Amino acid sequence: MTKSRAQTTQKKQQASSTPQGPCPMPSIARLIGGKWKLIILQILIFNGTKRFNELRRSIDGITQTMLTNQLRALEADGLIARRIYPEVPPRVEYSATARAMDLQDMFLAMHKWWVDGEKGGDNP
Amino acid sequence: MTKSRAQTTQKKQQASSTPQGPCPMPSIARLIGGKWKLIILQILIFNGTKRFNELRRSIDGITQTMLTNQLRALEADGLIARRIYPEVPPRVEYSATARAMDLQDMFLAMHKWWVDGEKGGDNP
DNA sequence: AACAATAGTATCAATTTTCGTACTACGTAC
DNA sequence: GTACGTAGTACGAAAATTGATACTATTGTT
Repeated sequence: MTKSRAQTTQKKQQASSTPQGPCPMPSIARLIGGKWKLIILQILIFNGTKRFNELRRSIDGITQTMLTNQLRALEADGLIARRIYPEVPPRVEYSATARAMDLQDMFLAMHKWWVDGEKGGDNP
Repeated sequence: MTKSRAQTTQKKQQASSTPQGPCPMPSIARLIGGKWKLIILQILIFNGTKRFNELRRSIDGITQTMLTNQLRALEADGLIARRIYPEVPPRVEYSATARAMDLQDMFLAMHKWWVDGEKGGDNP
């Protein structure tokens, strides 16, 4: 099924509640879950704006279909901005939005956790 | 397919490399990806040890099949400890391991990010 | 005897995610 | 004329994830 651009991928939230309101983990799982979203976001957040094939070459194993799908979903969720230059051949640039840039702490925490695990030999 | 207990779910890592070594994002995606793992881990990390049906009742929409599957996978990855008491009816307790407890910063960063998004009206 | 709780297992089905491959139009290089 | 790069589209297939449902043995309660 082809979704129109900018249509949210998120369904009505059914997360259990906490005193601070609905628990965000199911929503966050939908936003950054899947095989490729974390690495795409990490690249755009920490390495800046990239074009389609730069991303494709940076990510081992991803297909162009999947890259397109994931970029569209991330754009729909407001985490990526897509900028088209009216040129030939086509030039399209992808950037992390401000909202995505605010995920830096999460990525740093993940990375630190992994590195600590490497040192302790605890990583799966 | 039924996996034996404690057998890792992780396939050979194919992540692209960084100057600091292989990029951990694909591995982290496999560890905490999927629909239910984040919320299971969050509950066990922040609310302490739970039994099976306590978890089941805490999480809206999860089926017993999925809860069992996800607990097994998390245990296999060393993020959850499962303790069986030889009682009738059965008493099984699930806890976050030390390794999982080290994910608190990641969860706090995620939660803060979401709460900031709620305030700014930016959440999908 | 019936019901409930416990923590699942087993099996099949449904849904979602990911992949594979052929194709597109244009400009440039050879 | 052919090949390449660009950033995809289209469509069907495969794989993975998630769900639905019936069932299990034991104890305790009514």
